[in-house]
Amino acid sequence: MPELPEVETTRKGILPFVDKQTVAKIIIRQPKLRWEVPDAIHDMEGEIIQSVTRRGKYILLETSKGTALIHLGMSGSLRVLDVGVAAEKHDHVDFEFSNKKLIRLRDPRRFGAVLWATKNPLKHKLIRSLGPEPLGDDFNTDYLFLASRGRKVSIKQFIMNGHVVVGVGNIYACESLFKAGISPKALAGKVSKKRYEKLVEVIKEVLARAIEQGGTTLKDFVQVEGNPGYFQQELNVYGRAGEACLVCESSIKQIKQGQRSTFYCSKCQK
DNA sequence: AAAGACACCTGTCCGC
DNA sequence: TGCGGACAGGTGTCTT
Repeated sequence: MPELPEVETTRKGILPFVDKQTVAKIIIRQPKLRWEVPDAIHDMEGEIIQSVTRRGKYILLETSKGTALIHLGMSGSLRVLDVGVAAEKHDHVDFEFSNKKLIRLRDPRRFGAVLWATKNPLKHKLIRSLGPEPLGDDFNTDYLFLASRGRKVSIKQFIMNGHVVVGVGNIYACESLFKAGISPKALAGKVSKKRYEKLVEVIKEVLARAIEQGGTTLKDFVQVEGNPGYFQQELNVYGRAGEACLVCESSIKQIKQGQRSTFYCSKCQK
């Protein structure tokens, strides 16, 4: 579900309701997410949220006692609601605030996570080895080209690897490769520097545009106040197997790479 | 270090 | 209508 644009949309959505607010209470209905929600998360209660940031697909809620790390997995979402609104199925964790708002994590598949870091969260095991932010300056042609040398995986799997660059999931990997005119099957180690230059450019464009559009709603992604994203209207290949390429009209193909579906145009992408 | 398979879990959709 | 199987926006872990 959420890739970087959806997570960033979520972060921006909760920000005005929780930043500088005091955590009143944390309710854990289902602790068994991808990892068990640690009891120590209750140390947040009574603390003020000092910042609401994002690293990769993790949302970080910082307090003076520690930082909550929230990951939405494949099916997770955060909603802003008023304290007292009844929880429904799959509503696993609530963060209640003294302003009577709450942030509710819903995650049917439970691949998401709520963790607690008492030290520098950027040094947390799951975060410290992540690749650069795709919209930052250290994600650039030189970096990506150098990182790709000697790599035998496909370019698509390469850019989806969070240790190479964070935030590029299945949708935006497919869309970026289409816009760059690169076959998803090309081997990462064989792609020219010139083509990496184009790829870096389009990844930044595609992600920035998707954030502007509030993310992609395929089925159940919603922004924190329940509205869908709109980027799905701009998808060129993802989910369009058998349909006509919007550029050349040949049929969009679907294959499996690393057990994930890949959509591409074999005429536009070489 | 790198690559590939597998794991986690629930809901939905499609074909019979 | 029911049932089995495939599939879904992610990513850590284990094995080669």
